[in-house]
Amino acid sequence: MENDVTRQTRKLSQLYAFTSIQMHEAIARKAGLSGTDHKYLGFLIEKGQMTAGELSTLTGLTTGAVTGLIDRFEKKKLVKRKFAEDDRRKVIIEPDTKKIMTLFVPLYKEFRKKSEKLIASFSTRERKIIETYFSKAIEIMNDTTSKLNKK
Amino acid sequence: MENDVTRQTRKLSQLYAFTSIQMHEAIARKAGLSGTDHKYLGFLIEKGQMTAGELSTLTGLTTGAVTGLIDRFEKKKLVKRKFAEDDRRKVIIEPDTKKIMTLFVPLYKEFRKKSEKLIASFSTRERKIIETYFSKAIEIMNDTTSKLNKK
DNA sequence: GGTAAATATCTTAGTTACTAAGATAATATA
DNA sequence: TATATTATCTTAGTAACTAAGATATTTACC
Repeated sequence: MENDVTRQTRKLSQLYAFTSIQMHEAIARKAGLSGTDHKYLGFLIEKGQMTAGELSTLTGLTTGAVTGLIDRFEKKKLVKRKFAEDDRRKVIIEPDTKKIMTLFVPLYKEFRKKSEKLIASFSTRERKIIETYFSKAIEIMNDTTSKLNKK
Repeated sequence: MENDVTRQTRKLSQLYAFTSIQMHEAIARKAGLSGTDHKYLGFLIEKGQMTAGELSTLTGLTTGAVTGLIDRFEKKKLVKRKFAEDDRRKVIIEPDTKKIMTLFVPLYKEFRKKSEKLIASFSTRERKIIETYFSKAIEIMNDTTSKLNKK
């Protein structure tokens, strides 16, 4: 059975995830994108560039939906399409990192500064504890997700 | 300037939020709901019951969208509509907690067990550190969100 | 080398959930 | 009582999705 202390931590971690979504959606809206588009643009920034097919696999969207996604980004000049040299069927999506940064950095700036300050307020040992919790919780969630998607 | 250690913690907390969304969407899909519907159903469970208008304010959806939302829940027999005694214009949405639990508990069961075990693996002092991080991070995010929505 | 199969992306038709604006019904106010 | 306000619903139009099929390129086989 779950005791009160465990429950409190669990509830707080739930609220953390939820609050994070709300913030990301607010940032996206402010940048003229939907929450999902913001999320997927993050993938591109993270990876640098990828093909339309890779983005489809990564996002779980159909290839048709990915075509639309890239169209929206391209119209805003946030990415460029180019054919792969080695296989001209493939479409490489190249994010304009500079342009994207210019769009988002002002919106994230204050948040990032405060976050860094918060993290810095913990000792190395304390940060280690927080990181351990995050790592293990992520593992559990990924496990749950992949089991659900399989069955 | 951000150092590597800070960066690592920040990245991990980002990944945590992202992974959490993925899991919630997987659970929702499995229950035959969309990710957003799952989220909003959570509001209802949390609060017990509320009027359509309150749900509209809480979710930020238009009243028309809320009508559709309730229709979808009602069709699945997850909630019931009834008029408020004191003001018959108001529609009270009453969640069938039992039915909703029956739907979601099996999907969450293993995750919850593992989460509780993880939380229990930390000492009271360690849990306190994790909770402090969460609380303060939530505050920062809420601050950012409300500022963005205001401007 | 030429033909068939496979692959990567795009297009089209149909669906779902949203918004904006206005309709309906109940309540509050003058 | 008549009018204004409020709470929800309805309607018309839009955006982003899926499924299925079209198009273009590459790979495999004889």
